[in-house]
Amino acid sequence: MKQEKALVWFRRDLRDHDHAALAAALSRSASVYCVFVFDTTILDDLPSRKDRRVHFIHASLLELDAALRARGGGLYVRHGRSEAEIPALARELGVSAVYCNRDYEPAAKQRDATVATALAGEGVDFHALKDQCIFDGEEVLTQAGKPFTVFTPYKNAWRKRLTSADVACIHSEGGLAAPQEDAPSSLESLGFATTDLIALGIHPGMSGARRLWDDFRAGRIQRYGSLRDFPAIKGVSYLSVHLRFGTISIRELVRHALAAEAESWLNELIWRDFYFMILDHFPHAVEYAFKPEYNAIRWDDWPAGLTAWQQGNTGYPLVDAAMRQLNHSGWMHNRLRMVVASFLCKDLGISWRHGERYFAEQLNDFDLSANNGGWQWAASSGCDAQPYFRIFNPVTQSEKFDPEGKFIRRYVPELAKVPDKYIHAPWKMGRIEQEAIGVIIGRDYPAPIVDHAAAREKTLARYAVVKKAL
DNA sequence: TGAAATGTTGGGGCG
DNA sequence: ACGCCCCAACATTTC
Repeated sequence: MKQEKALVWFRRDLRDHDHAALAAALSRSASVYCVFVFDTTILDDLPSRKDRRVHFIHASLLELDAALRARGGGLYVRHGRSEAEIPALARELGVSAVYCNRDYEPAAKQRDATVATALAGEGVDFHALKDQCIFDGEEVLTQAGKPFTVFTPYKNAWRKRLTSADVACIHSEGGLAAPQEDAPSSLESLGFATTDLIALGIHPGMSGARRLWDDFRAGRIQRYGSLRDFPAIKGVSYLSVHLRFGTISIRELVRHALAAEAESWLNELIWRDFYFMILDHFPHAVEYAFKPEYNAIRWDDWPAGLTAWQQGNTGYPLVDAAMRQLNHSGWMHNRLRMVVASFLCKDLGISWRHGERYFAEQLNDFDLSANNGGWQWAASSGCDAQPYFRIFNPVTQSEKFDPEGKFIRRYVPELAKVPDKYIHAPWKMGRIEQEAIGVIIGRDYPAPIVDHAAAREKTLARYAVVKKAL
């Protein structure tokens, strides 16, 4: 039975352990090849080939290749369109099956269907396995057999369905076949300096994931619930980019979250499953409001406002600090993602789609499902979104979650000397005080580009069209 | 996984 | 001593 050759196609699962596709291929095939494709249809969409994420992927691939070589195998790396490269390599190697882990994004589903059809034409089987989530779209449904659209009942059903088998490590061993070509080129040969990664605080690959995970698991996981909302504090796991590229297994994280009884952190992992499931069932959300009545909203076309938001020059310190953190590191604290998203939609009156696109360009951990879900949540147009009349006050959020202004001063150094009393709203300083500390609002730091109270009224009026449609 | 407006209560200052 | 007003402090409602 185990005589045939198989090919494992790695995509967003850059690890060699607890890997559904690799385990399935190894259990059914005598020899298993491995491949990763730098998809030119994705690469051509990026602002730059020196994109932080390409960098992360490359470094992670080197580590994956080394791990596979230690097991007698190795990684083929191809550049091109997956629809052409995968069938071509399958033919070249003479495999009888291709294995991969299932992806739920509309474009990825389309791509995989095309590959499967091409392979079928040559008598090659295509297997897509569940790996990147605990439960996929068809596994957690309402009594009526329909997908959930509200998180809490979804979470309850998810928890009820969960057994230890769902989070067990998927072991695999043996049978890897060495590629007939050289190892992937090093980072240096692509013009990347490895130190860039460290400077950004991003450690790629399975080892980078392991470092973060060990640190989080050793004690911070217990305090996540109480510290997670404070961006100045090391309160979260920082594992999002590793979950995005699969350099760590979701099963391992959920297993330990359960063991540690880390309820609020487990909830965040369930939110991830929830948004995968939503996008799988409701792909229209990629282009339109999840709730159709919200398509009636007329957003402002305000390029200067968008630019100020993107560059962190809105005059609202917490918003600006958050955007500068994103621009500088490719990561933003989750509380701040909500704050800046609310600010763009409900203070500047700019469409959530502009914010979604900017996050897609900047976030190392960018994932279509979670990003779209988060933005539609903030804009109130999503499934289980916040109500349209819920509008964050950027000053109040700042006082609550960065009470001493520590985070603000870290990313907006021109405000370093502003006293605590004014750090959340520096425009309230009198002229004398501004001169005394040498920080003139409008010269050294922008004056607020909108007045929150006025913007709030405008937003309530803007959203009135939704109320009428109901 | 809000915030602002409005309503209620009760202590204290004061005539 | 008493009523009146002010206004925190808290609760409720509204968006």
